[in-house]
Parts: sequence; structure tokens; C-alpha cells
Amino acid sequence: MRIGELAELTGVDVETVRYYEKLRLLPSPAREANGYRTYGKTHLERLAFLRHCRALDMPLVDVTRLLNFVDQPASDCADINVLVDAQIGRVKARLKSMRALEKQLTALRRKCSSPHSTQDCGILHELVSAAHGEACACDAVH
Amino acid sequence: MRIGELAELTGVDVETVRYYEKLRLLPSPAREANGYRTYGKTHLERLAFLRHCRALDMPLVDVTRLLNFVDQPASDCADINVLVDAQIGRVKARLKSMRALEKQLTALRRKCSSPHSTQDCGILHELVSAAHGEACACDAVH
DNA sequence: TAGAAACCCTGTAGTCACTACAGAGTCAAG
DNA sequence: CTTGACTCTGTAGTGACTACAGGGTTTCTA
Repeated sequence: MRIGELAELTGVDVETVRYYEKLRLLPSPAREANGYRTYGKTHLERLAFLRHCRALDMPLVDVTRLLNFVDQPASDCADINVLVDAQIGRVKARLKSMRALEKQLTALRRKCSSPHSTQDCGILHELVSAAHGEACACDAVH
Repeated sequence: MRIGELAELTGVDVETVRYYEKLRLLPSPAREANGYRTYGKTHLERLAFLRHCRALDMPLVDVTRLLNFVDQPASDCADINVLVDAQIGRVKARLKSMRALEKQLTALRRKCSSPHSTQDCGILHELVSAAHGEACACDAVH
């Protein structure tokens, strides 16, 4: 299997496959006589695993560590839980701030419905007020 | 006011203030005889405005455009709404995927509670299964 | 069989919004 | 007088890619 096919099957960009190889997340594949990379089933699986972790928004350093665990089936799995828990923590925190953000933005948006000159724009007015230290619609929500 | 004080008042890192200046988001301040930057009230307000927009997670290009609107009070504000709406859209989309992500991760986490060898780890097993194209706990949720 | 389109290679630079130095000068307090 | 805190410029690093530039190879079509 050439790099294009592997990329197609996993939904990864060709450039990204090469990028993972450079970072040693994927083992260097064999080469054809012309220098083209050839991949096997193991590469496909490892890349699918990798993408699955990335779909869970795990940083590549964590994925690297998970892949090390996969390579050493006899080791203890406690560290895996720590890793996943940390990821859950990150996601929860981000989720919380995103929810606040959404409220702030919609509150701000309500300040201006019909188009008029920027001089009278409620949105801009709110944002400028904030610069003067006054209360802003988007602060109030929080 | 020197850069340290400005940074203190706005809660921005000193390096970041200089960074904003380099990107022309902040006008170049006057200099003391020794070359130190001196800032006035307008700088403070502009920087506060900037940070407020950043707190709403707006990209700096959008902030630049908003600042241009502030500088030209006579122009039409319809574009501001477009800009804010786009930001709301981005946040909503991100929120949706973060919610799904949280569910996926907690489903995955449930696969392994007590520590054992990685060979038998439910989490790793799920992740590897995914690499074989099988259903995974975290897919099911979605 | 010629030529074009699609693929592959390496290497480097760009993205975003900072952050972290290195290496130097300046200033205030003890 | 020296220590520490501040300031300066400029460059490089972060994370996870993405986008070339400038080549070579393969495959399809006319």
C-alpha cells in the first residue's frame, strides 16, 4: 500500500502521514525501488489508533505514551487511567469556558440588531465601555 | 506609564504587549530618553478593548477589523454583526464537538477502573479495536 | 506513443497567539 | 557598589499540522 492509499483509508492527509513518521509516531515504512513508501496492515492499524486518540483531542505526547503501552502489553495500566483522566479534566474545563463564552457572545450580539453607523453600534459601544472599566453585557453573564 | 505598569493594569504579559505592537494592533508608543516605551490612557484603553475581544476568543484578525471600526465611527456597522455572528457560530460548533468528546471520553474511562496489566486494559483494548475497524465505546455515544 | 494528469519525494516555511529565552542596557535600594 | 528588578532587541520554540517549491515517477488517455 502506498502513502496515498493509506491516507485515503484512514482519512488522514498525506502530508500528515509523513509528519507522523518524522515524529516517530509511525515506524518508517519499507521503500519501493523508486523510493516510494510502502505500508502494511500494522501501519494502517497504528495510524487508525493514532487518529482515534486524536479524535479524542489527546495531545500527541499522550498518544506517544499510549502507543508505548500498546507495545509493552505486560506493563501496568494505572498510568493509562491517569492519562485519560487528565484528558477528561481538560475537556471539562474547556467545555465550561466555552459555555460561558457562548452566553457572553449572544448577550453582546443582542446589543445590535439593525444596521446603523458604528458610532451608535451597541456591540462596539459595549466593547469600548469595557476598555473604560465599565460593566459590559458579556461580563454580566458570567 | 511604562510597559510593566501597562501590563499589570491589563493583565497582559509584557512580552505580549510588545508582540501586539509588532503586529500593529497597538500603536507604537513614545520613548523615554533611555529608549523605554511610555504609554498613555489611549494605549491602556485600546489594549483593554483588545483583551476583551480575546476573552471572547476572537482571532486577532477579527480584532484588527473591530479596531478599524472603532477608528472610523462613521462607517456602517453591519460588518460587525457578521463578524460577531461568525464567532458565535464557531463557538457553537466547538461546543457541540466538545460535548460529544466528553461523553466519548467518559465512556472510554468506564472500561477500566482497577489497575491491571495493559494487556487486559479495557481502554487500550477499545482503542486498539477501533484500529481494527470494530465499534468502540466512544463511537457508540455519538 | 506522446503528453498530461496524478501521484510520490525532500525540505523548508507558514499558521496562530503567544511564550521563552539570550544577551545587553538601565535604574533604584540597601 | 552590588544586587535585583526592570527594560530593550531579536530570535527561536510551542502544537499539530498545512502549504509550498522544485523535483522525479507512474498511470491514464488521445
